[in-house]
Amino acid sequence: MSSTTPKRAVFAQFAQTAKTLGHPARIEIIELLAQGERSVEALAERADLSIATTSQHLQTLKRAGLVSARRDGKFILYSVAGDAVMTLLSGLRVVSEQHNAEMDRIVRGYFNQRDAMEPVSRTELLERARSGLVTVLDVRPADEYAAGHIPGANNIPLAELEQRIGELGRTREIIAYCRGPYCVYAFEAVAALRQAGYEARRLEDGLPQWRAAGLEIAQGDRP
Amino acid sequence: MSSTTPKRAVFAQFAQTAKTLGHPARIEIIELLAQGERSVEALAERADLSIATTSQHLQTLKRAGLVSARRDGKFILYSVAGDAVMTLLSGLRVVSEQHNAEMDRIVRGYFNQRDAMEPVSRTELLERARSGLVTVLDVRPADEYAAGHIPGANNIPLAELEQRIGELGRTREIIAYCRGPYCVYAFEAVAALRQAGYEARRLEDGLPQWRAAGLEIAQGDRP
DNA sequence: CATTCATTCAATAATTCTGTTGAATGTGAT
DNA sequence: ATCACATTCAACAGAATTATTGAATGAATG
Repeated sequence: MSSTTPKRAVFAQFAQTAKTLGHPARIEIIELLAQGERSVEALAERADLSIATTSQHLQTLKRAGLVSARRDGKFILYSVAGDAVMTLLSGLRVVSEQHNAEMDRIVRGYFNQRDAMEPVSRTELLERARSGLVTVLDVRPADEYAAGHIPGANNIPLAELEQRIGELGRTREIIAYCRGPYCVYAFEAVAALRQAGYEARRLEDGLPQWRAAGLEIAQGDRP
Repeated sequence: MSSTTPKRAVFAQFAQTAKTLGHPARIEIIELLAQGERSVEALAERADLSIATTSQHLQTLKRAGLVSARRDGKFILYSVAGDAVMTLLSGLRVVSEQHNAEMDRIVRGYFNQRDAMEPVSRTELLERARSGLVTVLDVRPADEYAAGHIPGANNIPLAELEQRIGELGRTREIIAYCRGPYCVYAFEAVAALRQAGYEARRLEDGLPQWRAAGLEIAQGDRP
């Protein structure tokens, strides 16, 4: 009764899936795809990778069934293969957070303002936004903002924040958000805003979680 | 505003955690540890690895914060670092199942009796066991059985099943269980029992899930 | 039908991972 | 102290992964 062959095969499959997530670039690609489908070129630019490298990572991800692809004219648009993939990524995040002392060191070491880390929950944001107490700031690139954003949110991509910081009023607290809990744009925006003397925190989640919670989404390039 | 350094660092951490799960032996080790703490030697034997190799995998797992260790006399006992790790593993399983066509091929190809795959849920097992309609069979090694099992379950380790198959009555359906949904002992037991003319299915989950659901656990080497 | 362009493939060198071997560490027992 | 033993460490060869380069597909456009 050789139990070893199929047992090993099953474990090998799990390991293969895990291995596929075992490269920073592939994690970043999935995080980007969580926003919506993207072409190879678009992904390469955003993740700062060469086209060929990006394509190869996408092949790897596709082989493991983590992303799917469809052709649209000249482009091949990739997207996340299903919610289970995001759940898996979230599991990775939780474990990395909980167990990896290194993680704390990195995150805290970079933004050494302790309370800049205190996130605002979705419900808190909703309450305070309704009461007009806060300014909601979407720091993602303009096209992602246009594709869907939190109603009422202003958009200043992180890259432009330094120049355009004057557009923001100083009276209300600013709550920045991005793609997800570990999309660092929000972290960096909060750091920059605080440095400039603003009161700022980040939203605990990002737009994908907002969408997943069934909350309203606005579209277009204006709040 | 060099956003790349800390962003990359965070992704690198996630990737590191994923990479740690990217080896079949380490997955198997975690699956074994899900049963309870084990010494290096015990793990090496069960996973059919050399002591040194096992130790190194354990170091890797510990470095990533997936397992923890404590000394007990001469032995060092390892255990899973927390529930989040099992959640992550479960996420891996779901994704591998859903997206990996390979997985189906392996599992179905090996046990080509289609309905042998139909699992019994925990609630169904409870109902039918209370009514005395089924025999519950724990096919894990005797020591794991002694450490904790479903109340009323008989224990015949898979290795002894062929010789001891006569101990089982033919009148009632047999429901076999093991460590978890992908612990293959249960699969193999069902296959063997059916081949011998028994009516048999497997429990959907294993003992860790039973325990996690807060259900009663019996101890000792008797039902 | 030829051209353009997004994507993929193939081949390479650099790096990283794995398993084995044998020695080293540290604990409990004699 | 010395011994036995569980575990870890160190060093090595073999295997796998990665980014880069340049060529090859394959669909759309004129």
